[in-house]
Order: sequence, then C-alpha cells, then structure tokens
Amino acid sequence: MSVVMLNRFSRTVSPISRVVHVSRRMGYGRARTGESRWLTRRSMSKRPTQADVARSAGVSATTVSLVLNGRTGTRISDDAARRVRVAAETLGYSPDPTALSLRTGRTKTLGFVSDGVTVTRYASAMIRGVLDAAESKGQSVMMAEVDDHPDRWERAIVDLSDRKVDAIVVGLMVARTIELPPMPSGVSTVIVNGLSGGLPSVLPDEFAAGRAAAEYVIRAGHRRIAFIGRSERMLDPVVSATVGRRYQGIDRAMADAGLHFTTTCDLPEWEPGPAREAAMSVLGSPSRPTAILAANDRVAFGVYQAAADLGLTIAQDVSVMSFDDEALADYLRPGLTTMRLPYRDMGMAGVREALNPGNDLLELPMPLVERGSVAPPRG
Amino acid sequence: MSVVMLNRFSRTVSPISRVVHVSRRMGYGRARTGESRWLTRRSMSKRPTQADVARSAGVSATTVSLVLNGRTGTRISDDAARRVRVAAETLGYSPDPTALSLRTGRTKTLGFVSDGVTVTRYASAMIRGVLDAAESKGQSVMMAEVDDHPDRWERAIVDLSDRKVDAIVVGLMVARTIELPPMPSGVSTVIVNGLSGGLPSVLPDEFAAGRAAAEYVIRAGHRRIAFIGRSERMLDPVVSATVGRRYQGIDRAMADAGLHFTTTCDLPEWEPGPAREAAMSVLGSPSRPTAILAANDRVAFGVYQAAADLGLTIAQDVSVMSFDDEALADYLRPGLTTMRLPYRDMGMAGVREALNPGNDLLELPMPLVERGSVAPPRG
DNA sequence: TTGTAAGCGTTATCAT
DNA sequence: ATGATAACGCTTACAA
Repeated sequence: MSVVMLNRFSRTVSPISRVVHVSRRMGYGRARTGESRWLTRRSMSKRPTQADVARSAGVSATTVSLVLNGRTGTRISDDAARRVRVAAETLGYSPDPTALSLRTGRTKTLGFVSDGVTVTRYASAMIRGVLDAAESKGQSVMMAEVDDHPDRWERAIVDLSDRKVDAIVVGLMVARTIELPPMPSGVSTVIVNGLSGGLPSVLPDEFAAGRAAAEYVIRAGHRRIAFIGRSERMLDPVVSATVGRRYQGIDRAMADAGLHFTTTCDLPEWEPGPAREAAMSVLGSPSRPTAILAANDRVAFGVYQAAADLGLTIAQDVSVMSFDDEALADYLRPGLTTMRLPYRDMGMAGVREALNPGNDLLELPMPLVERGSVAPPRG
Repeated sequence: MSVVMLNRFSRTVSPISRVVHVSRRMGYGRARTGESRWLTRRSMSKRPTQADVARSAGVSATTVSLVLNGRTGTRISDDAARRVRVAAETLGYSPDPTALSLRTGRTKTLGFVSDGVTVTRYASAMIRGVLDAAESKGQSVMMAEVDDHPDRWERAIVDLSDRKVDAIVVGLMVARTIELPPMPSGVSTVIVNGLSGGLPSVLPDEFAAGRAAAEYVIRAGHRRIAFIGRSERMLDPVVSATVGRRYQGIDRAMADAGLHFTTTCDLPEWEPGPAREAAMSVLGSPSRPTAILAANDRVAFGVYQAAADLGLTIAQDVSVMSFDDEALADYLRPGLTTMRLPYRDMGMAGVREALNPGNDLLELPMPLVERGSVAPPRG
C-alpha cells in the first residue's frame, strides 16, 4: 500500500534543502531538524495501469479487473489470481478514479452544499461529521457553499450532478424550511438541519430537548421560572423549522409540572444585547424568578451580563438553562448548562442517509451538557 | 452580524405537493405556499453528448470540440460554428467532466486538506475563502480533513492526487510549522497559515500586526502597558510559526516609543482561565497599568473577567487590545478591539497561489478591528 | 475547412 | 478459465 503511494512522488525530500529554503524566509524561526518521516522513491515513471499489471502477470486486462474486484465466480484460476495480485502489489497499482468514473458513472464522491455552515462557528462541526462519515464509507467529499441565492443553489447542485457525485447532502446552518431546485434524478439527496419539500431530512430533536431542558430546571427544584426569547418571529418555518418544536417541548414539561412561566419575553433577535435588556427587567423585578430558560446561548450570555450588572451570581442567585452549546457556553463562568445541537452527528447521519436511503425524517437527540449554571434555588 | 444572517433568510416558499409532504411529518409547521421558483428540465432523456451535438449540427465531433473550446484558428467556417453553437444550446449540452478528466488529466478541481479548520470556529472562514476563490476560478473543491496523524495526511494527499486534482491547498487551523509528506509531483501545492519545508506559504503578517497593535495603544496615550500571554512555549515553530513575529512587532513598537512593559506574563495556555488569574494580579497591584495587551481574544476575555471581578470598567479604567478577532470579540461589552486574523483572505490567497504559483511567501495584512476596548488613559 | 481514428484506463459482453 | 473487443465521452494528431 505504501509502495503504491510512494512511487508516485518524485520530489526528493532533503531535510537540508528545506532548512536552507526556510531560512531564506527572513524572520521565521527554523524548525528543529531531524529525521524525515517520509520515504521517497525517485521513480519518474508513469502511474502503472491495469494493462501494466496484466502484462506483468502474463494475463489479460480482463482478468486483472476481475481479480482485483473480487468478481471471482470460480472463473479465475487460483494461480492467475495470485500472479495478478503479486504484480499489482509490486507495481504499486491502484485503479484510476477518473477512468473508473467514466466507465461506471459513479465517483465515490459525495457532494456537500451548504448555505454557510462554514462561516458559522457553531455549525461548522457539521462539516466534520460529513467528512468523517464519508471517509468511513470510502467516499471523498466535494464541497460547495452558496449564499442562499436561488441560482447559486442551482449552479452548485448542477455542478455536483455534472460531476456525477454519488449522493448529495445539503446542510443548513440554521434549521429552517427552504426551497431547493429540483434535485437531479438518480442522485440520492438529504437535507441536514432543514426541511425542504419531500427531501429526506435530518433534524435535531428539539421537542425532546425543550422538554428535557425544562424538566431539568424543574427537577432542580425551581418553580419560579422565566423564559427569555420566546420569539413569535421564529415560528415561521422559513425562519426556523424547529423552534416551534422547542417551545412545544418546553410547554409540555411546564404543563406536566403544573407550572407557568413567571415571565415570557419575546426578543427581536436572539442576541446578547436585547437579551441583556430583557434580563435586566426580569431580574430587577421584586418577583424575580429563581431560574431562567434562555432561548439560546447568546441569549443566556445576555442574562449573565445582566446578572453581573445587578450583582447577582449565576447558579447561586439565578439558574440559567440554555440551548445550542456553542463555544461561548464553555467560556462563561460558571459554564453554561445547555442542550447541544448535534451538528456533527447530523452531518454524519446525513451522509449515512444519503448513501443508504430509508428514513424520511431522522430526529437526532440533543444531549444535555451540564456545566454548572443550574443549581437548586436558595432557601 | 446576526442581522446579516437573518436577512438572508427572506425567501419565498413551497409548492403545494411539497406542503402535503411536509405536513405528514408530524409536528413541523407548514411553510406558506407560493410560486415555485424552479423550472423543471423537461428532458427525462440521457444527457446529450458531444456526438449528439455533432449529429444535430451536421458536423463531426471534432468540429464540435473545436468550436466549443474556442480553438478556432480560422479553421472552422462561421457557418459550421454557428450551427454547432445552436445545436449545443438547444440540446442543453455541457461537456462531461469525467470524460474530460480522463482525456486531459485535469479536473477543474482543487484539493483542500486541513488539520481541522472545520472544527475550529475562528478558522472556518478559511474554507469560505477557499471556496469563494475556487468558484471564481471555475474550480470545484474536494475537501479532506486529517487529525494530524502522518498517515492521514499521506492518505488524504494520495487520494487527492489519485483523483487528479489540479492543485492542493493545505490549511492549518493554527499557524505552525509542520512536516508534510512529499507532495505529488506536478501538482502545485500551497500551505495556508503554516510553514512546511519548501512549500509556498500564505501567512498572516504578524510582525506588522504586533507593531500596529502596540502603536495603537501607545498612540491612545498609554505609557503604563502590561502584556499578558507572552508565552515562551509558543516560540517553538512547531507550536506556532508566527507568534515570534507578533512579539517582535510588539517589541519594535515599544522600543520605538522608548517604553517597557510594566509587566509581562507568560501563560501556560492562551485561555480565559489562566489569563483571568494573571490579570487579577496585574490589575490588583497598586502600580496597575492603564492598558493591557492580550496575546489573543481568549486571553482578553480573561482580562475582562478579572476587571469585572475587581470592579474595573474596560476602556474607562483599563484598555484592552488583542489579537485574532474571533466571534467572542464581538460579544463582549465593550466590544474588543483586536487585530483580525485574515482567515478568509488567506484561504483565497492560497487558492490563487496554488492555481497561479509565483510567490514563495505571502504575508497578508491583519486589519485592526476597532470596537471600543481601548480609550485614552484617565487623568 | 473538416473528418477519421487513436487513445485516456476502466468494465462488461461476448467468444473461445 | 480466459481473452478480444467494444463502449464510456472527450481531445488531438493526422488525413483528406
């Protein structure tokens, strides 16, 4: 295997020449020198083809193909098979993917198109999930990103299908309902973190998460709970495909416990600024709640800021429970307890579903990440 | 920022058939109905080939190829050319990329391999840069991610070269010096945000940034300045390729102004926790500085926390200047003034250099992002 | 000015 | 049990 790889490289690696080279770039320190980890072979020869293997094994190309693809229905003699394998090994043969694609129409490549997962810190884990799952299935990933203009979606998808990707995964940075161009027939497509027409979807299980979050706070002993960030605007499926479910889950838990929120604030945006203002008034009131459910981590951050302004200590004076688990949640002190959006899992599931269709809708659990912002109420 | 995100979501909606489908998925709201924006491509038939165009235009495949590739050295008659173009247009012909690759050995695809840019919030913009630059050059991007194990690098790179990518961009999430396997010959390769042997590099201009940062604080009128996070550990090129330059730039500015830091703290990690402790002692001392230079934004966050603990107000009581500009910088109040790591630019430059080699080292400017954490000293 | 034919490296269909 | 041979869809000598 490593033979296969090595004889394709012609650049000889001399540690010395590297250091010289680097040191020319004024100002950058030189790395410690040492053994090169990489072996190189000097061969300038062309990449060996199936025909080369055939020649070397004294058989026809057909036989090589048959043997190497394991299509051996007692057809090939053990002897021939062995010779082929030896020849392939010593020549360092590996089949040419482009020729394979032309012939078979498949590419062992899947397309991932997103509307900006990349640029969204908390969503970029989705890509990692896609990449990991793809690798485990022996697939490469061709990536495209669109800025949500219809024709960019279309261009990206057409390009992908032109390149004959085996499947397409569409990833959204924020769960919402979108309209996509018609997918190329014959290419299995899945939408991750979103809903679009009849496409199979992978979504976070927000109902369960909402319920679990509220239950967690209730079980901690809280009865006076406020909800900051119940925004009507978010209920539009085009704005969010899942927030409604989140609310429903929360409501269910509250109802089951026979509770009502002491206060519910709508916020124009789920951002620290507005959240802080809202929290100031909620926490400043004489009938201050002992716990706050924040619509997401940025809202929770606003609550932290308000608490700080008011001289209140999170957890001790007021508990905060949140949703999303973005990086921020881990920076805060105390750490923010929150329901994690399983971006990586969703990416992985998307790939699995695209490669192996079956489910119309997959709802992935949102783990509760306990960090310390929720404690039993005082007194 | 979030406004930007939200504006992008203003979209219209779903055709009826889709709504029916969606409504079957219990619990998810239905989108408003409206006009479908997509035209369906009528042909259920096979994709037209060059031969089809030739037949339809009454010429040979050669002529089609020549015309469509603009290889018209007075060779083709205007008439034939016109007929070909019309035929291609009406048939909706576009060349098959896989056939093209097999024939030409090129793929209009470039490989992007990284050690985890994806999963690193602040670095993921690099991908966006790569994607955008690639698109503008008519290239698709095949992406791979490795967890920094030598053989994963090798596997990824071999896979990419097997697939005959036209160029390779290696992207590092944190600027450092690494050893890469020998690159496949004939494939132009660039390393972004890192240094590796003789490979062309794209790096942030940390010297200029360090200098600009310190000068900015000095120009604001500060004389008593502390530096938190001057970590020796980071000077190892394997740990960081650029931090040394950052320090040098800072030192230059301080020297030029005839100043010395009142305090300099080494930190084991550039994280809020340790930074907060260090800042507590720096800010708690009677000879408290009026400004703090933080090694990066997370360190700065630690400084904010310490200031809050001590009842000090950022900007008013102590100015903070930082590096990196991760999302956090924008969440803080007051916003953190910081030198932005130009991940997106680096990604774009990496692609340009890979496709169009020339420079051995490109140092990209780090813009100063003014947000309000630096003010003139009081009194 | 244009067409024929030979590949590119595979796999699949036949003969043998 | 194996080998010719014909695609796959394109580009490019080389002919005409």
